Amino acid sequence: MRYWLMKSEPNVFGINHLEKVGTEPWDGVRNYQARNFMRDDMRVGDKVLFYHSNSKPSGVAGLAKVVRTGYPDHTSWDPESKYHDPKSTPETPRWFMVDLGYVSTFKQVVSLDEMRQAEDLADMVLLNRSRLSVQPVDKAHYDLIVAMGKNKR
DNA sequence: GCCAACGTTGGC
DNA sequence: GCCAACGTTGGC
Repeated sequence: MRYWLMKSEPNVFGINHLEKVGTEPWDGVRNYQARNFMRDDMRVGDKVLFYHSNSKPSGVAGLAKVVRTGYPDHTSWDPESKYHDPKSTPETPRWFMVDLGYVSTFKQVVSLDEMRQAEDLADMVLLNRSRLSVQPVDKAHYDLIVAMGKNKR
């Protein structure tokens, strides 16, 4: 069992959208490190912190889980898609995605500011390499953030 | 909307 | 293989 943090802009696709649809293919990731995590390391049942970026406030908004392991991102070879990459083809796909399932929504977002103030979270990837949109999370960090989210109820 | 951080591209 | 130019992310 591994733990992850995945970012999304809530005005594009937030935790409420995920709740509504139940399951969502995580297409459009165009960063090699993020791709490698999805393609190689994610397993069905892995737990995911669902992070709202470009938001007020930005922070973890709820929980999700991996419901399908890595498979080629078909938007990458679709010329109509905004995620089109001419170097990716069905024969040699360059980009991969997983499917995410909805788990729960925090009563209030655990904000980036709160996480920065929590000493125990200081070495989270989020707080040190902030631009990575798919990143691994330690179990202890995951558990603490879930507790912070629950304490708001 | 600004802009710093940082990942990617491509000329050499 | 270096590194300048460029594009994107994401907090503010």
